Amino acid sequence: MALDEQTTEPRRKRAKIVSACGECRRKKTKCNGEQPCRNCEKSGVPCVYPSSSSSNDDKRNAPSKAALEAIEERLKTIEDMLRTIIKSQNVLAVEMDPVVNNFLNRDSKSSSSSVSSPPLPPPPPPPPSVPPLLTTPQQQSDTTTSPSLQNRLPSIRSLSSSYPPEQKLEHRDLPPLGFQNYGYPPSCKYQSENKDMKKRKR
Amino acid sequence: MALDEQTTEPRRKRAKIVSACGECRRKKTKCNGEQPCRNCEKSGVPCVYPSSSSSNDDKRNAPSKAALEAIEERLKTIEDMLRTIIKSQNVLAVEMDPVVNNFLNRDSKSSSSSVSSPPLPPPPPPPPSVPPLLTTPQQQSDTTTSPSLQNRLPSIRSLSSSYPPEQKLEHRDLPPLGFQNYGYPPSCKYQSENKDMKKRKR
DNA sequence: TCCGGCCCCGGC
DNA sequence: GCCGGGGCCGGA
Repeated sequence: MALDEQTTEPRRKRAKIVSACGECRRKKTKCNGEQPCRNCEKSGVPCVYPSSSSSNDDKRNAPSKAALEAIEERLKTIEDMLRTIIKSQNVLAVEMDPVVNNFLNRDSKSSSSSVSSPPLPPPPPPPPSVPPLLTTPQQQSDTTTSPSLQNRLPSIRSLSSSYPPEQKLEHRDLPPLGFQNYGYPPSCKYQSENKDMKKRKR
Repeated sequence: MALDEQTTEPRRKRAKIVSACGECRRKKTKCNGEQPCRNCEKSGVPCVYPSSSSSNDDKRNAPSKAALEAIEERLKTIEDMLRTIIKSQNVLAVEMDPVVNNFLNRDSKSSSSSVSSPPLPPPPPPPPSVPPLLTTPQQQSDTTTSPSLQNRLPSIRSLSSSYPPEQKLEHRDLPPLGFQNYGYPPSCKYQSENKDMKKRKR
């Protein structure tokens, strides 16, 4: 059943509520738009509406497509670089993780990251069997490891979160990659709580 | 100035349609919910409603979780590669940035990321630095851009869109050892900060 | 038409 | 209260 909408004449649009108050936005609760809005009133909080002062266009949350694509782009570039480096160095397969090994034989520039997913997603991708552009001299025992994640990155709606990403460190600060060794005893791990992934269908 | 809704009683809400038809969803237009809905009728298209059956979860936009996970997966692979490279080069620990060092002694396959924001926002908003390339997940929050009063979610807004992509390097032979210079484009700025820990440059 | 965003439902 | 995620406004 369709539901009603405008009770008034077509001239009257949506009446555009200026906006939900700060609290309601944060809590994503319905804001009735009055001064002390219903929620704030009950909660006994200030109830301040945005737009008045301060709050340089907040836009609070909006990474989306562009951001994701940018990230993906960077990832691909980095992956290419790494691939190149490793191969040019003839790192023995023995020394690397099968995951990495697998990575080397993978094509990097062939992901269609359409940010909007079509009604029907593609089937699971088979293991990569791309012709390596320059194989390593030795092919060690290769164990079936990574299921080869596809590159399809779904759009990102709110990529808001703390994330332990790679961060700062200018290229000039990269270790000289000389020829020595170092051993750092403790393994400093980090970690963040991962909340349960709940999936819901509306 | 709320919506033009409930002028009389709070009984009548905005009255959302049960579900917008496929076309309206795609175009994000208002769907009146009838069989050939208004839009489809005018456009002369089928107007099919997303039946509860069939139509694998639409999600049309983005399960950011999936996106993040995919990214994280790839980042981990990259980290593995980096670890492999650096170790095979036997770089002297002394010469390295502690961050990198830390990076090497970490277990690559055991990081968890939280898609939800942390309970407490970081304080210092330092200026943007240089293009990142190789760093270790620092566990702490770092993606901070706008202080914003009520905004607690950082989001990847910082790299929202405009920004020069890292140059695309093709499979070219690189110097056998060490990548002292990767010819990064002069620009590329964004990225966040670091709590300014012991960042050392040799 | 597209789509960034906004309001806000409703499960947890 | 939180927050995933849906409907859909309104500007381009």
